[in-house]
Amino acid sequence: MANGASSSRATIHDVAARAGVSAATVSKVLRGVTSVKADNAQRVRQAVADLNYRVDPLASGLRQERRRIIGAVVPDLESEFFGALATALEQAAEDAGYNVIIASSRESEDREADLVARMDDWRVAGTVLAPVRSERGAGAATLARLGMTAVLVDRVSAGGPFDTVTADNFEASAHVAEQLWQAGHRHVLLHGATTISKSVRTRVEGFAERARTLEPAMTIDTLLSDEALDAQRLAVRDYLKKARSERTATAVFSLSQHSTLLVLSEMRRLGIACPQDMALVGFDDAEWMQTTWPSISAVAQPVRTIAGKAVSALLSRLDGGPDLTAQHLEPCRLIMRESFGASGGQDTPGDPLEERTHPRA
Amino acid sequence: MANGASSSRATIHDVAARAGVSAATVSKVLRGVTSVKADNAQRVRQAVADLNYRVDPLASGLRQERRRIIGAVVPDLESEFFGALATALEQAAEDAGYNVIIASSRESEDREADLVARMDDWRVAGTVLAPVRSERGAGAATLARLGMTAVLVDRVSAGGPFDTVTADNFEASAHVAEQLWQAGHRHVLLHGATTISKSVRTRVEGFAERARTLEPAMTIDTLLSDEALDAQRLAVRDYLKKARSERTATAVFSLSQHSTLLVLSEMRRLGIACPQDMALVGFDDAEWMQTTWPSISAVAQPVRTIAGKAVSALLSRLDGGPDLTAQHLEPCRLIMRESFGASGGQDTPGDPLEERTHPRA
DNA sequence: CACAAAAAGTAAATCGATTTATCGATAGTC
DNA sequence: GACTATCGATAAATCGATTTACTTTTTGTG
Repeated sequence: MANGASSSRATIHDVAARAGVSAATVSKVLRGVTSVKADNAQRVRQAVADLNYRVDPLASGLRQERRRIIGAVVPDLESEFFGALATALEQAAEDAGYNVIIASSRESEDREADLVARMDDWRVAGTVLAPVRSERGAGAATLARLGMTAVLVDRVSAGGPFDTVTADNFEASAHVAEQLWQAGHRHVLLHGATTISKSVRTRVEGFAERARTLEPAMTIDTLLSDEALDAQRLAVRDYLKKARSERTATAVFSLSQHSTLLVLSEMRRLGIACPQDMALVGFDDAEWMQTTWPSISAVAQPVRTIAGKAVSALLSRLDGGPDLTAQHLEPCRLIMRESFGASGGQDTPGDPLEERTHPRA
Repeated sequence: MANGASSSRATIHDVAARAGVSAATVSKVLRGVTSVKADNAQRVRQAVADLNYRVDPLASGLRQERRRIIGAVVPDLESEFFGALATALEQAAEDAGYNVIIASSRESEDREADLVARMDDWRVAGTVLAPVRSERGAGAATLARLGMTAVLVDRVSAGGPFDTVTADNFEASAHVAEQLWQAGHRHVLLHGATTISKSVRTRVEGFAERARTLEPAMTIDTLLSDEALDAQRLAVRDYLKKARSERTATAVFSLSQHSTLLVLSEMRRLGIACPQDMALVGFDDAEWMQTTWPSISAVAQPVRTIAGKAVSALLSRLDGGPDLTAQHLEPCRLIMRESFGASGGQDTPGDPLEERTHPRA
């Protein structure tokens, strides 16, 4: 009980000594190799328990060919989407017996490339990269240059040398176009708070392409910019003002959560009634969107599925799976809420908000 | 240029050979030890550049007394607050030359204890723990049992064996009480969506204690529960209905972001006008709260400051700083918005987003 | 110039595991 | 009983750095 060396941690040799075997045997038992006699294995397990021994992952990894670590690089950790993605990745990887190192590139491509290189320093078995820009960004280039095993998620499209997993931005946006059209909208603003993200660009394309097939035609304005927030606010405000006075656009499709937030607050500031004067649909759902007035219609991405497929793609690649890159497109779900107008709003049951006059009208 | 061993990474010996010195000298140069002749140091740096050499953190850490790793354990990564906290911790630690391992306990105390033990396996230099419950939870117990160096943040109060850094929940809540009283509210509901969090309990106390000093007196109802969401919704709904018909409570102080979300949506469902029928103040600010109708008044916590102090407390402790534990209480800021009623709302109209930390160049 | 002291450099030990090469014991075959 | 597989166990090499202990070189002083 009172073991002398209580100050520092037990090593594999301490366990070996206590069990009366060699360190190599202990290692075998710990990793489940069968060629150990039953009673020896038992004594080893007992010693492990007695000494409260746990493997040092650094020492273990140093010698091992493939370290049981998976690196995850995401553009930020403050948004619901990537937070959930990181959580789901962690869970999936741990279920497979891997440790996860999470890092945030903070929307910087330089930092992204740096982090990828750092993952390589750790000699991770594989990396899941959610790039700032796309499959052609700095992080992906570094992955390729260093010959790393990786899966790209979220802001990517098919075609690169890596497996990819992403929501089907194109189809989801096309669906939004259709729905808006059916609700009678013939002039729509597409707003994005960044031009750099591949996802945003794909969303524009998906919407535009489907719109082109509709008859009577739909007019699309796009407002994409990488300017500072204040400048973007002004641009949106100007657009909305003009749209109201000239009776042009009747709906906005905001292409990211940030964009939704921005458009919504500008609509409020101008006293534009939603959805009466202007409908709103956002890409990327968030919990709070149920509680705003009006509640916001949004495209929900299957985060857990994306994370799960990313990890399993990575693992099968690590297990020497087929060498052809696979591209996964996961379907999204359009959640209809009040901001959609028309048939929207069935998501908020029994709610008597109609009697309310609109704020700051 | 065409070095034979281009397939696998360069080691410190490769660098040494190329620079014509020993590995020990290379190590010295890399870690900035001065006792190296200028031209030798130069040749080493050249070789490092030529071979694209980068230190293997595993090998490096194995031998070092204190590994340059800091562990961070947070209750979840999906909320804005902890996402921002994790980001800020990462940044602060990296500035000090430490790697960070982030892990989410997913609001489970068992997992928290497990993660703490895993951090110890990694022999991290120190750990920042944002506990699920409090400074007396399973994670803190494990930290103590393993004799780890750690700082506790967020859901803690003073008194344990660890340094702590937390928002001044007590004072901030007391301030809310005062403000509500001054706005004429004499009957307030305190709602919390969990009872386990130390922060929530402190917020109740702070509010209640200050309320006791006010004249004429304020009536406080508290609705705290760990039940499932649906049950909580029902409870809130019942309370609000009754409050409306019996004209009792005129304001709600929601004690966490989840709670704010829940109360807000129930108020909407019942068609309760906010702030006319019922004012609302929430603890913990979020970006979306500016865009709701009404926009939500909330207590904003100084996340970056908390993270910064946590890391520097940890580092000074690692550098053998004073052995008496320090308790940091960081002041919060009450952001007045429309939901407060009375003098509230001056925050919203012509007001650009607050100094939020979104790296968008 | 000789000698001590300081500076610079290196071989080898070390960290804690895994993996390899080898050895001894047991079992199986004729 | 002799010889060969097979099985189980282990000593030693290994991973890639840091650190120690020691040697060599340089510098400073009278």
